[in-house]
Amino acid sequence: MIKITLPDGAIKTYSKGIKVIDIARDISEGLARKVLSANFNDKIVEISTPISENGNLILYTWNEKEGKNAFWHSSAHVLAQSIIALYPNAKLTIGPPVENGFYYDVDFGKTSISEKDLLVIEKKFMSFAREKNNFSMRSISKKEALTYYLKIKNDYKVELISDLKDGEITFCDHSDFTDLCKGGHIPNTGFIKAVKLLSVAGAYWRGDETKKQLTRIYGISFPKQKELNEYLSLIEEAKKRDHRKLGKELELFTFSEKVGQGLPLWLPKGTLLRERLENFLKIAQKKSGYDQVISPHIGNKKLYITSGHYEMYGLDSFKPIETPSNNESFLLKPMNCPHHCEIFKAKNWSYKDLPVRYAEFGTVYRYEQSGELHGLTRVRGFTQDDAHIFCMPNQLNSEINKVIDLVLYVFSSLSFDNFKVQVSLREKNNKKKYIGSDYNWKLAETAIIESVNQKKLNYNIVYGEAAFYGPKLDFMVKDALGREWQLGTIQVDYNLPKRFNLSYKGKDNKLHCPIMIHRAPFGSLERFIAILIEHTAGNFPLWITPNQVIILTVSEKFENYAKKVLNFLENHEIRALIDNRSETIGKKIREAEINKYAFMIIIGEKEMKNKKISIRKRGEGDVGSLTLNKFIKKINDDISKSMSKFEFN
RNA sequence: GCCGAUGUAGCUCAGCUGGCUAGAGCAGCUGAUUUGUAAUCAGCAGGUCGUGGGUUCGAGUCCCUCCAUCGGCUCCA
Repeated sequence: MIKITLPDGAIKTYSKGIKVIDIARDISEGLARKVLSANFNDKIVEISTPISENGNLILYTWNEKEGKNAFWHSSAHVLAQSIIALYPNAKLTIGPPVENGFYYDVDFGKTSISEKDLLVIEKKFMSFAREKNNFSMRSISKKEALTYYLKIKNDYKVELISDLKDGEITFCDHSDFTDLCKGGHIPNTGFIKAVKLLSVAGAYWRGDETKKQLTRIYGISFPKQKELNEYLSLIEEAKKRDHRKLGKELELFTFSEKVGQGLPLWLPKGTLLRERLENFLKIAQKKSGYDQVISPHIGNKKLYITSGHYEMYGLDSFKPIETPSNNESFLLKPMNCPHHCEIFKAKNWSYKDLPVRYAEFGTVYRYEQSGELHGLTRVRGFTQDDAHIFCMPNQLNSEINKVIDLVLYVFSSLSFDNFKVQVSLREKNNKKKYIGSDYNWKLAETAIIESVNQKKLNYNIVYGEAAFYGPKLDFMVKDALGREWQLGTIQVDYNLPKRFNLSYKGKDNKLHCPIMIHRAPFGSLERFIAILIEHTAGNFPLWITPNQVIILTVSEKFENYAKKVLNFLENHEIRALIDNRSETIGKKIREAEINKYAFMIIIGEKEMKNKKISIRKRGEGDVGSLTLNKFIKKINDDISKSMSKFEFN
């Protein structure tokens, strides 16, 4: 007999060799029907796996991430089966589950797969799924596994197997299809009731640009057709919040082929929104002891040679600007830090002066690969809400903590509640991509991790994401379609101050090199606003929206009263305008709703007589009439409610 | 940069297998209307069909080049 501990702490006794599915059935018939995958003693096991020792068992259904993973992992097998059935010469590589669905990377040789082909594959997929074939795992020796794939000439699998240990290799069979696989399947293919192959994309073998590009087929599958339909309509809804679409509709920004790709043009309303964000941060930064500085948009090439940026990125940047004489080279400013270093150098510093905090809304230009450009989230010219803090070692911890507070303040002010904190460190085995000593890197990493722990932030560590001069603390936020973007960033840097020979006079009357913190709560105004648009669907918080109030006249006769109302609002610093066109009130309301004005004030005969205004709130309709004074009070209340809930000092 | 898709008026789109002067709605302009909580009516104007080549008696439609955009990959100071 064996003892099985369930997640609720219950311990059950079973005969040795009992299958996971039978344990599930023992708990309840309903669970047995729903269970997709399981975890036994921290290892993913199949439903059909016999259990022969004591241990902890967790059962997963579609409701758990692990259940979905098993479902989608199994779907990838069926996709592979379908591909081989239709393209016998295709070579399979890998096919994992992802956050929303699964993919399979395939070498189709000279055949090119386009989206039209997906429908055919999809049909094949469903016909295989309906066969309800069981997934079954079997162990295989390394030699046999290699022989199998050498015979069908699949170098990719051979490469994968070569890296595996003999004795730990397993194959998974279902129907007449076999794949190298470490397990974690649903019981049979019949659980898959609906599939949608979403897209084809190129993907490099093992994520390496220098290796062969494979064809990646993305798909998603569900246990019910209805859930697929719901998923697809969710995607459609999310597309309505796309900042590129809303940016155009709400007249916030635009792009021009003539100006150049990745170079956003800010329209008046977008500029208003952006300026309010800038002012908001300027005020917070002033409170926190930052000084604003300004630096030019180009800098001498020597500056970037000193900083190390030239060596790291010089070849992938916009080409240098040459002077007509003197043969001088200038680069478009790709970041502000070297300039701020030189500003720091402009005078001598005592330890009593530190920390020094220089802030700048600095516009920078980076040559991003054309395929990487994406609306406002990835552009070639953008403005960072940058600042550099020069401090002493004993100030580092409190300075990082203060910056974390500032980032949290900014995020909470705009209701960015759902963010991930990422500690971005060096790639473990490719240190050539970075400058500076291991010792300093260690100090910088420790400082960041100490602070996130003090601030009790949940974080995960990602290797290979550090800047070349130091580790980062990044704040990641998702867009409408679930793609993750880095917004806020805090970076600890022991290297640039050295390269720039920065110093301050210490208590000991000796010169010391300061530590530098790079930080940007928004990251860039462009990306931040893009995400803000997607989160709010263009219904910006009242304190920041360009469209607070629109005054709609029932007919042109009421223009004078409307002007008085406008004047009153403007005197109370409410952003408003009048729509006095000879259109019906219905049409004016419709347009105001589409343009996402927070409040509509309707003015006609009644209002003029009663010295009141009728209020309509976006998305809520008519909310009754008020005197002007009461309206001002209400809107000001709403504005302060829309501002931060986070205490900041 | 790479793989795949897309590109028709300011916007959203129609234009079948190549065949008369390329259509619609919205927006714009002009006029009428003076309106009560999500589209008043009429008229007008607006397009070298992304660009440059090619095939053809004939190209928005087929082929190639380039450009831009979209979904991914790689990259991201």
